[in-house]
Amino acid sequence: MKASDRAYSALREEIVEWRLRPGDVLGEVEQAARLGVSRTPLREALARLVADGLAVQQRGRATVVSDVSLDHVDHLFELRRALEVAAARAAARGTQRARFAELATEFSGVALDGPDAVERYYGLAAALDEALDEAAANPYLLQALRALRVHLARLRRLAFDDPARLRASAHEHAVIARAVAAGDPELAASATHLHLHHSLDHIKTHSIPRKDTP
Amino acid sequence: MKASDRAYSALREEIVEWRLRPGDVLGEVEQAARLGVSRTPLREALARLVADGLAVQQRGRATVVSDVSLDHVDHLFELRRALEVAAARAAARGTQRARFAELATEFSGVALDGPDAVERYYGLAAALDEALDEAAANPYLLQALRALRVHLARLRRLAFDDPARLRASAHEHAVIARAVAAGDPELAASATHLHLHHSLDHIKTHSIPRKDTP
DNA sequence: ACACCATCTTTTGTATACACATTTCGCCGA
DNA sequence: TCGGCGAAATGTGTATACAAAAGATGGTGT
Repeated sequence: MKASDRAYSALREEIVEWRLRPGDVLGEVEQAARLGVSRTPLREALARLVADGLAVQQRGRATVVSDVSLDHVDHLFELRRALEVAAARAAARGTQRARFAELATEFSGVALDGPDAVERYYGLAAALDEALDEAAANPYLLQALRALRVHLARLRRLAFDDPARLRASAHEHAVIARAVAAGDPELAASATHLHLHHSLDHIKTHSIPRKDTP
Repeated sequence: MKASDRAYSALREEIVEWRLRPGDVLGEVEQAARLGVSRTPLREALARLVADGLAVQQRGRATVVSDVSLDHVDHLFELRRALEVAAARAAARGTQRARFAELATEFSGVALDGPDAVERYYGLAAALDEALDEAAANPYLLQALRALRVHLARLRRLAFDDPARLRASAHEHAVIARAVAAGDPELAASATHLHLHHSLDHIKTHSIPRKDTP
């Protein structure tokens, strides 16, 4: 693997996992030394992070990890609604019915009270996202969704998942999957809209209000 | 201005204006020499182009100008509908009513039969886009829109604008602006939806079918 | 004659050295 | 003591040199 790719992956993961926090400066020499690469591939990695919106380049100075907080959740979900509703609509027009019927069954049957319930849930949710991406078959939409998901992954750390919400969410996902399986675009769109509405509502009601950026 | 920025702007403009066509190879040494910069800033420019989707990196080999054609117009407009409808909705919830009333008047009154009618139209359309961006006030949505618009600008070369369509389009824009000015989100969304539907229909009906990539 | 392998060429990936801008710290003066 | 000015230091922007990998080419063996 290329050194620039390793640097990009490492930094990206650290930012998403909040090991690098908003406002942290990404000095070129410092990070290059820390990650064991030269400045040249590191600069390439930084440029990609800036393009992703995970970092911003301050005028003349260093690049810093971009700001993100619960204050951004409304804006993020506005975009998320637009993109995921469009994806659901497109997927429902597709021809992958069987796949979504299968996913609906999985979502209905999954047990969400074990020790690794959260991981199981997110695994299934990711599988549905992937299936929707594939069924929508729109590279431009996909690129926008990918860019969005990085920011959502960053926000996940600030949300609080209780078992009740996980169960409700799994049910909503099953409804979406069934609507897509039925080939009903508007039903799939509405189900996605509803899911995101509930998801946003839960985040804003149950999220951790403490300042996480000292 | 930085050398990497100059290289990026130059290449981007050449790609959008079809001086560099889909499939053209962007060799590092060749382009660096042509643009009068070193390979280092040029590589940064190429990375940004790849992030924009204007170029793709072939495995192990060179980076080439990305493919785009009328075959992509359905996918592009699917994303465009999602984003612009969301932007119109958000803008209508904003507080910039007066600005949009003004724009609506301009769209209604503009003369679209002079020699530079096309430029006047696109100037006004860009002004509306800008106003919508500002009123929507959503940086995440804005970033997605910017990424989309590059591809739309590339496609513009393949479309054919006749005066009749320009007049109809100006009228549709006026309707959108008035809906936003009235603070009616769903009306603004529907007006945008309708405009994009007509726009896509016109493109698919009147566009140049000849192969433009020899 | 065709296929396969070795080598040579071309192009990309990485490191380092140098130039320039910006910032910051210290000093002098008011 | 505070403000402004200057110089040193730190850090980014660019160029070039070197290394590695992928392709092309030509030769040889079957």
